Amino acid sequence: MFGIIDVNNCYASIEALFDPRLRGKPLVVASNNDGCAVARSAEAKALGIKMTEPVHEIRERHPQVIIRSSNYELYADMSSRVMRIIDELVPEQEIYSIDECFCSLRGIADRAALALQVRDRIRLWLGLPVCVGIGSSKTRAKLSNFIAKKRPQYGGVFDIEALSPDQQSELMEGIDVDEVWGVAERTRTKLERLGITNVRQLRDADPEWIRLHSSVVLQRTVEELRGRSCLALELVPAPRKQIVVSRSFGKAATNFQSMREAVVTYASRAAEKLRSEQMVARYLSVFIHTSPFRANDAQYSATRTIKLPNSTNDTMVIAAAAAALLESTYRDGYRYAKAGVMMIDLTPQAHRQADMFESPGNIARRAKLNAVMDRINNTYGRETLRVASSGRSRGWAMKREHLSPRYTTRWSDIVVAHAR
DNA sequence: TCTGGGGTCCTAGGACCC
DNA sequence: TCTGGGGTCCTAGGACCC
Repeated sequence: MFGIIDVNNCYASIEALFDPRLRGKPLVVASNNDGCAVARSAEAKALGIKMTEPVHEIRERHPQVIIRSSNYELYADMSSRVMRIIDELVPEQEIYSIDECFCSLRGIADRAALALQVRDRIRLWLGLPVCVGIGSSKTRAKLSNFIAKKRPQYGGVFDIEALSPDQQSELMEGIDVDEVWGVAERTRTKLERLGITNVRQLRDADPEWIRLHSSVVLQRTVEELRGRSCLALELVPAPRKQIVVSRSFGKAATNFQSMREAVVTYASRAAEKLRSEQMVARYLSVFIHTSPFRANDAQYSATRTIKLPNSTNDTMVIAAAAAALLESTYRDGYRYAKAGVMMIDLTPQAHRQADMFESPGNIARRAKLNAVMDRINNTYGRETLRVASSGRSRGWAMKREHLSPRYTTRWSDIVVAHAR
């Protein structure tokens, strides 16, 4: 038996938690670059504002909506507090994303009571609203969570297994198929052609037939909807397979110099991430592209990958390789919107294969240099020390014009309460 | 002016091996 | 006259999640 616990309108709820003026107002949290909506308060949802809707369109249509830039430092800190509270109450926990976790409810006599306890404690200790869904598979738990959110009369907790088979069928019949975990736009369209539009129809479809017309992934979803659990709780996070650092630019980049600054900056960040996870990478990819939304602009996109001479997490090596890759990728005369760096084929640093042509002394010195850089940047802030080719102009840097303070992670931003 | 970032898994087809 | 079969690995593209 599984539970899924998630924070309602997570980023919007956190923003409103620290700034009470936002409560009860339509609030949208924007993606990086203040580009599109990634979270909405209940009031913003009621206005019909959709996920990933462009911020400039929201402003035009609903001038009263309050916009906040996303503040991941704040959200990540609040997330870890939520996860800690849950961990103390449930037997086993799988952190699934920044705002949700699965847990095992096997052997719990009164599941609903435990779920309510989790909900109440997070509300009381942190001031954040959560919903809990319960089901015999992860997919059914997710469906319960959807009901818990949609129907406030259940008090934020719903357990589909507490219903009779007939009640379950009736409930599922009233839910669109694309509310199922793993079914999005494309699959919904495909299923529609097969005559499947609600959850009950998907559950009752023949899994083999589904595999023939779609994929084993959807077949598994059908099995899960039927209550045969195919996706286990993952208590140990699987080792990561790749690291990506990419950003859209605040304004279009139109020359090689800007692009190189951006790519070197992202490559440095990727190397830092590798080191923080004690991993090394064998392959490096660089990609750049223009904006597909600017129909009148000439379009260009390209990716280049190289195998590094040795698996590495050395900033200087990775930055230089990324800059070299960019040279073979870059074409003049385009308005570039985005660039990114991917580290691929990751292995633990401890297993790194030595190269007979490398000087051991040199390797040790470089490791020391990178470690010093990490220590300085951890103490004095990101990019205090960085490679020179990452540049100073930063015309491409992302926009965050409505950023809230880092209330819980910076001394200077801490909230002060005044007695009256 | 303005449309996110980071990740996973699956599938199909080609290259290559024995 | 007659030109294999089974396996792996890699890549690109698609779909999905939050």
